[in-house]
Amino acid sequence: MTSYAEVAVPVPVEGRFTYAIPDHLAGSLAIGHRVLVPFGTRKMTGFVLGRTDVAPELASDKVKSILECLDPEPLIPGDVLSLATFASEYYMAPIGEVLKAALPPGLTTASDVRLVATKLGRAFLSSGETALPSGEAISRAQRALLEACAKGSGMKGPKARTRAAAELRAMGLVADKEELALRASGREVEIVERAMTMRQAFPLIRRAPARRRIFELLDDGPKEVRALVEILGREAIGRALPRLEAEGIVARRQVPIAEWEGAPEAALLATGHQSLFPDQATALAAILSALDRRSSDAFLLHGVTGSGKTEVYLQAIAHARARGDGAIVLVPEIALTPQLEARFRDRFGDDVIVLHSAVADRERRRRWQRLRDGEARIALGPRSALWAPVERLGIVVVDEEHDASFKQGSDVRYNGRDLALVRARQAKAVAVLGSATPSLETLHLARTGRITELKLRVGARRSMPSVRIVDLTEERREMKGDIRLISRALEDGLREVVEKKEQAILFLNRRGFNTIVHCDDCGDARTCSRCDVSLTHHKSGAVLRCHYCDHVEPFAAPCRKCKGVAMRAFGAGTERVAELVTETIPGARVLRLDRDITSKAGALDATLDAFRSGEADILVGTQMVAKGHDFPRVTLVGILLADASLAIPEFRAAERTFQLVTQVAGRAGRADLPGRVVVQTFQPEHYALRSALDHDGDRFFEIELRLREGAEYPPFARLGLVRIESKDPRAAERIAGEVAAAGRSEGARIKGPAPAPIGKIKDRYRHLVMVLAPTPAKLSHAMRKIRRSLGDIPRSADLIFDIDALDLL
DNA sequence: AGCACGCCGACT
DNA sequence: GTCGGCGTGCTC
Repeated sequence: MTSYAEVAVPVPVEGRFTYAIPDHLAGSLAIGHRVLVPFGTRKMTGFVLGRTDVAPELASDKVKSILECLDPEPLIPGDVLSLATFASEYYMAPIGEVLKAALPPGLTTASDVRLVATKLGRAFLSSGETALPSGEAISRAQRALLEACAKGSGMKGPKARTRAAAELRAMGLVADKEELALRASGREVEIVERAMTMRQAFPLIRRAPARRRIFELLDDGPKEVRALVEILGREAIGRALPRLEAEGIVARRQVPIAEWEGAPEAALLATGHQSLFPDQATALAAILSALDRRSSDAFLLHGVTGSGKTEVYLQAIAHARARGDGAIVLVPEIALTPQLEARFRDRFGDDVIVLHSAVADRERRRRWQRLRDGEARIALGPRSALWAPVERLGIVVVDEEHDASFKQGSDVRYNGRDLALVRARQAKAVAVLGSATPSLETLHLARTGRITELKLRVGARRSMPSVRIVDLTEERREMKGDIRLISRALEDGLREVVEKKEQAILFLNRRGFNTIVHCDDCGDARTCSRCDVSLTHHKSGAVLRCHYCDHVEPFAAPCRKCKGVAMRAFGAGTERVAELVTETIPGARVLRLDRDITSKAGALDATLDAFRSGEADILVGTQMVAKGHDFPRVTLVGILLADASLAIPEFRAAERTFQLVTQVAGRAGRADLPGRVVVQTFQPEHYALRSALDHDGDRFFEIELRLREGAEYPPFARLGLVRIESKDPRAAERIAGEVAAAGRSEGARIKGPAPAPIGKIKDRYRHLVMVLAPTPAKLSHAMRKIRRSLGDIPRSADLIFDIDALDLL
C-alpha cells in the first residue's frame, strides 16, 4: 500500500500538498523531515507535516512522488512545527511561508536549474566557426543564447526554455546543470588524536614548537580540529597539522557529532552574578519558583531604565540552565544593543547563540544547527529568534516587549512577543516580558490577572533626571512667530555640558535637513511623485528624498504644479540640527545617528563606540538613540519636538509618544552624575508627555486604558487590518468597499473603508478597513470570512490581512 | 511566488 | 510570418 506525506511548500498558496512516499523512504520518513519534491515545473524543498495512508482526493496522475529526503533526521523540532502551524492559522499565512520565516535562510531554497555551455559549446564559440562540423548552421538567436550560457555560471529563467535553447541542447552545445537544494551538513566533527605515545613522538617534534604544542594539547584525548584552530590560530594549524599527520604522529578523522564525547560541556553554572536589590530579588524569586514548578507562568517585568531587568533575566536563565533547560531571549534589534550581547556572552560564554540578520547565511545555518544539536542552549536575537530550535525550553524572555519591531511588517505578519507567549505555554516554559513602558496589551493582561506583574523601582545605579519643559507656543509668541530649533534653555544646557566635558543627546524623530520644501510661487509642497509623502531635503546630496520609496530628485527641479524654480525649505531633521549645534555651541564635537548614517555597514557600531569613548560631546539622532545604549557620561538629553509623534494619525500615537519620551529621557544621568532632560513641545499639558516627564507611568496607563476602553480599541478588542493596494485608485476604493461590506455582514465591528493616511506608496493607492472583534477567535473568524466572501479581485490589486496590526498607516 | 500558456503589437 | 509583452490560472 502506498502511503502519503502532507508537505508544506514555501509558496504563498494556502494549504498542504500530498505526495506519495517512495518505498525506500517509507520506513524512515518522519514529520519534520525536509524533502525535495517536484512542484509544477520546478523542484522545491518542502517539509513533512504529516503522514497518511489515505489516498488524496485527487486524480491519481496528479499525485507526484517525493524525490528525496534531504536530511538524515527530521530538521524541524516538533515544538517549532506546532508553533508554525499555530502561526499559520492565526496570522492567515500559508504554512510553507511560515516555515520559511522560521528557518535560517537557505534551508528552503528550491533547487536551481541553469543552462550552461558544454565543452563542445565553448569550443565552438572560440573556434569562430558559423557552422558545426556536421554542417549544421547556427542562427543568430542561438549564438546569442550560447554566448550567454558560456558566461559566468550560465543562465536561468524563461530564456533558458526557449526554442533556441532546446535546439542548442539537441546539438549538444548547452546542457542543464542542476544545483541541488542545500543539505544539512553531515553533522560530523573533525577530530585529531595521538597516533603514537609521547615517548615515540618526542624525538620527531622536539624542535618543532607548533607541532609539539598540538601534540601536547592532545594529552587528555582527542580534540576537535576547530578547537585547535581556536587555540593556536588557523595558520599554525594549517602548517603543522598536515605534517604531524603525514608522519603518522597524529590521526585525523570524522566522527558523528552524537558520538563525539570530546565536545566541551557548556558551562551550566554561570558565574559573575551581581547582587540584587530587593525588588529584583523579589521578582527573581517569583520567576524561579515558576521555573521550579515548570508551571508555564508568564510575567511582566516592569521597571524603568537602570532598574536592573537584564540582571533578573540573566539569573533566571542561569537557574533554568542549571536545571538543564534552554532559553530564548528576544530583543528588538540585537544590532543596536551590542552591550546586551556582551553581557550574555560574559555570563554564558559559548552556551549563547546570537542570531541576527547581519550574520552571513552560512554562519546563521551553522549556529542554528548548534542549537538543534544541543551544543548551545540559549538563543539570543530579534523576532526571528523565537523560532530557534532550543531543546527543552525552560524560559522565554522578551526584552522591551512594547517594541513595534517584534511585529513583522511583511510576509507572515506575526508578532514575536505574542508568539513567544504561545511557545512558552506549549513548552510549559516560563515567559518573561520586560519593559519600562509596557504595551497597553501586556499591561491589560497583567491587570486582568492573566500574567503576573513584577515591578522594579529605580535601583541605586541611577537616579531620576530632572525635567524642564520648554513650551514652544510661548517661545513662538516671544520670538514673534519664529521658533528656535534649539531653545535658549537647551542651548545653555549644551554649552554647560561641553564646558564640563560631559555629554548630551539630542533627539528628533526626523531625518534629513529640512523636512518640507515648498514652491515659492504656488506654495505647493514638494511631494514624492510616487508616494503621498513630502520629500525631505538632504543637504549632503542637494537632493530631496522620499523616506518611503527612497526615490530622490534634485532640490533644484521645477515645481510639478507650476514649474516654478524658487524653493523654500522649512522644518528640520537631524542633519540640520547637527549642523546648527556645531555652529552655535563653541567647541562642540557633534555626531549624528540615524538611518542615513547606519545604512553603511559598521557605521552604527563605529558611531556608538566613538560617542561612548568621548570622541564627541553631543549625539544627535532619531529614535535609534533611545534604544538601550548605555552612555555613562550623558547628563543632558534634549527632546526637540516631543509632540512630533502625537501628530501621527493612529490610535496608538499617545502610547508611542509616552514610550519614546520615557526611553529617551531615560538616557540621562547616573547615580554619580545627575541627569537633566529638556523637552520642547507645543503641547506641554498633553497627558502622554506629562506622565512621561513626571515618571508617572501609572497615570498614563490609567488615562490611556480608559480612552481605549471607551473607544473599544485594543487591548479591549482585537484589531485586524485589511489593506487594499492597487495601481488603479478606483479599483482599490471599490474593493475596500467590498471588504467593509463583507465584514459588516459577518457582524464584525468595521471602521472604514477609508483611504490610508499615506494614500499612495510607490504608485500604489492604499485603502484600509479596520476589523474589530472581542476575542482573537472571533477576529480570526471574521477575517477568514471576509477573505472567502470576496468576489473577483483583479490580480493587479493586493489584499493584505494583518492580524493584530500595529502599523495603521 | 514562479512558471506556463495564451492571445495581441512591432520587427528580424 | 515570429519574438515578446503581461493577463490568467495552477502548483500535490
